[in-house]
Amino acid sequence: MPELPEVEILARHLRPLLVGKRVRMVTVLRAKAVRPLGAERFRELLNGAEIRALGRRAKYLCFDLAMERGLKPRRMLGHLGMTGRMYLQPSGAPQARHASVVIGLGPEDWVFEDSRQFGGLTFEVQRLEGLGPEPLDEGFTEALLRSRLGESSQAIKVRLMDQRVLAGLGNIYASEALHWAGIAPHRPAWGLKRRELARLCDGIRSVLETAIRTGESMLLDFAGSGAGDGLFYYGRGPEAAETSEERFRVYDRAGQPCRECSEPIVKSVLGGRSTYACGRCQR
DNA sequence: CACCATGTTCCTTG
DNA sequence: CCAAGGAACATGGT
Repeated sequence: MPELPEVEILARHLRPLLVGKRVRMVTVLRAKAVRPLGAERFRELLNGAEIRALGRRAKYLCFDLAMERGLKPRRMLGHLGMTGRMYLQPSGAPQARHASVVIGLGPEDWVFEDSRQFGGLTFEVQRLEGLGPEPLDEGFTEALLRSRLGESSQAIKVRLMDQRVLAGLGNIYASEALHWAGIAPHRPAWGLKRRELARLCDGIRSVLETAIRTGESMLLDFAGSGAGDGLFYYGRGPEAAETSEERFRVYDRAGQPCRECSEPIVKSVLGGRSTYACGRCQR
């Protein structure tokens, strides 16, 4: 469940459940999830911590931890990779097959589950250092976007997905924002006019905000115990029946009609990733 | 069996 | 130095 909106929704969901709780037990089931520290060392650093705050930076969850006995506060980062999930369950409940780390909080367990194991928990806070600006911050303007893109000749979509350029966009929302803005994904970044950059800026904000609102409006099942269905929100109830075809403007809609002009959406590959666009609306 | 998948990092090639 | 492409990472869905 990984791009900025999904991580943001997860952070908002977990915040009231975790803040104020203390870590009583740490069980690492897959050492890979806590690299490079290793299970033993990771447990030492986390055990006894009280969760003071939970935030998000790019696609990272940021846990601010207060330690016992006058030890310095620590910050732990969580990244979901492609398939990471995080949720609470009653302690002693049956373990998910791909549970990577289980953190006992007393009456509940805080579970990090990740079938593909591309994600992880880390204390390497330097990972945040090179990240680009947050697109939902006040200061994210056409001028900032222009300066971040620089004189690069890379395809704009590839550039938007570079976390050092801009934080939080992934393969889905990069395609979505470009369609919103009417810009073809393969255009070299340096060739974009100011008008186009201003539209792109609005498009990025708009698709991210819409996705966050969608997540907020759904009843979510963060454990995803139900049928995983290619959505990044695991919903329950009547609202949850939407497919990606309805949720997205272009992503995963190859051959389907563009919502603006009915031209079929075209799939291509950029930077090794599937890319979706309307050849008529996006120039 | 084949191919695809929300992410990131590393390596090679041009 | 830069850009592009591929592979790797592990597993599951279609």
